[in-house]
Amino acid sequence: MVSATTSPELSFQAVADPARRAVLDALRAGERSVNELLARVCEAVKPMSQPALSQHLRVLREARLVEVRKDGRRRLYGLRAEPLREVADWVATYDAFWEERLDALGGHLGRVAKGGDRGA
Amino acid sequence: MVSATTSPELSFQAVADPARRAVLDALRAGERSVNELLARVCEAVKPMSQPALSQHLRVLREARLVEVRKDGRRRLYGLRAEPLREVADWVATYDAFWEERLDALGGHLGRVAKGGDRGA
DNA sequence: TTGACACAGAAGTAATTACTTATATATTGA
DNA sequence: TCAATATATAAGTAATTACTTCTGTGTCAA
Repeated sequence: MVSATTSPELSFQAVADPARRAVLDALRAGERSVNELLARVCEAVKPMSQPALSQHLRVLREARLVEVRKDGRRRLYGLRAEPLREVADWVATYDAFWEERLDALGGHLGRVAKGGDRGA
Repeated sequence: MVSATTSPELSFQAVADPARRAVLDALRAGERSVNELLARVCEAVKPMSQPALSQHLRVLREARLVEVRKDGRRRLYGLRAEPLREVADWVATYDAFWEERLDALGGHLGRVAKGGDRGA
């Protein structure tokens, strides 16, 4: 089969942008047209033009994180999360490091105990 | 205490670069000096100058993904993986979508059967 | 002291990215 | 057919990023 060897680079690069993450987040609920996605991104991330979104969608397409099908004069985008597995696999190798470390570093170890770092 | 609210943006941005991921990967084995990291990155990713690496290290520092301590005339970098949890948490929300094969693009894709439609 | 080492930072540049406006293409509906 | 809608693509620009070389600072070793 085709499989098109999605390089992990493309995935990491694709999800580095908040607008593109917002698109993926929106698609978790199901297919969406470009206009729907535009409204969502403009509200949730920042205002941008339709072509700007179209270019983000192209990046997502090239990373094989979305797929399109035509529906009348609209294009419905759907989520294809599989390439995210590479990202997930990579971060998963750090699971073991989430809790400790940094006592050895002498600095500020006041926060780790309970996870009070989450801010935002 | 400020606690510096590590924005998820910084984490996603930091791990988007293969050289910076290589640094983190190297640090999983323990602290490393800048020269050691430089050798590793040059071999594993691509050749670059020492200041180039220092700038990557600054990005990682600002994302709170590494910490430094002085050891003689060297600086030892150590891993601080906690901010990666935000990345991990985000990708984890896609676990349920990894299996879904939407090769039936002409038919019914998306429409995740379990989540239904959650609108905006 | 001096000199080599180990690094960070500055300044400049090249490459890349994220937008913009304008336009082209397909589709629907009158 | 024509106009409106929905979207992609083109072309240009601004903003950001990733490098480079050069320099400054602290540390060790003699």
